[in-house]
Amino acid sequence: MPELPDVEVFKRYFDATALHQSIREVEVYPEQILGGVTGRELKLRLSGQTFSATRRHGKYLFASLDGNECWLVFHFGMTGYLKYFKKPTKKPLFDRMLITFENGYRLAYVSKRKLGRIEPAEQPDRFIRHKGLGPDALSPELDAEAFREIVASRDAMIKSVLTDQSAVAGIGNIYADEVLFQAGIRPKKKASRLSHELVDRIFGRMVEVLRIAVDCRAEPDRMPEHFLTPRRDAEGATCPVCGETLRKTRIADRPTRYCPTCQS
DNA sequence: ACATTGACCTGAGAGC
DNA sequence: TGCTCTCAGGTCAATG
Repeated sequence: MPELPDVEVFKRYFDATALHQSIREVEVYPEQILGGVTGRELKLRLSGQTFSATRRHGKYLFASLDGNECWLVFHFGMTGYLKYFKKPTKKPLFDRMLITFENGYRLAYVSKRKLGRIEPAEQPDRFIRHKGLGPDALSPELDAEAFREIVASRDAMIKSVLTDQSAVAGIGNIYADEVLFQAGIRPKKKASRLSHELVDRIFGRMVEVLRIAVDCRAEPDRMPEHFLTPRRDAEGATCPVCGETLRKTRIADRPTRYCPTCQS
């Protein structure tokens, strides 16, 4: 699930729930979802503290800890999300970390497949550099020109470039397909062979698709009629624009959907 | 530099 | 019902 729009929604959820609340208790199970700390250490670092601010870069969510020169970094893997609740009956399945606040509410980090990680970091910028992440796909510093340079320097298939976090951070399998569908370009097209004009079009659609997805709370059912995402998984799915049956293929071993007539 | 593959993980859903 | 197989929105490392 979690690509840039999903993580942006998680950030807003976190801001609306967990921010500025005193932390009473932290439980982690199993500890393999942690990076660079033990559950005991994390508990010591968080207890009595409050989260004071959040940041997002690509698919990563950062939460700063007040009074402690430290941030907590959340990555959600393929199946991660956050859930804030009070009643024990509302506790989600597959919660891996549970933070209990003084007000009695809890924030669960849920991850069915345990492919995500939670780890401490000194500074988001250093973490981003260390991970080798490219600019966030929605950051103002990524303009059309910067995007053009990134794409022109890549010899790979355009879909692979879009999903490469070191090129642009935040796009995963679903939104790469959506962006290329909206831009009318085949996912296997070589990035470096795209014209200036087409690269600009991809950039414009990328920003548009991601903004719309955030506005839709990253829920496919809320997305516009002309989006591919809500129908990509249906058997025999058709193009929302021309009605042609969508093609299925695999790129970098990820399921890929495109319309053979709208995407040339 | 790039594509490919397997590993990391485990549940859901399909097929038998 | 229960077993087995395949698939899934992510990342990383090794290989060709």
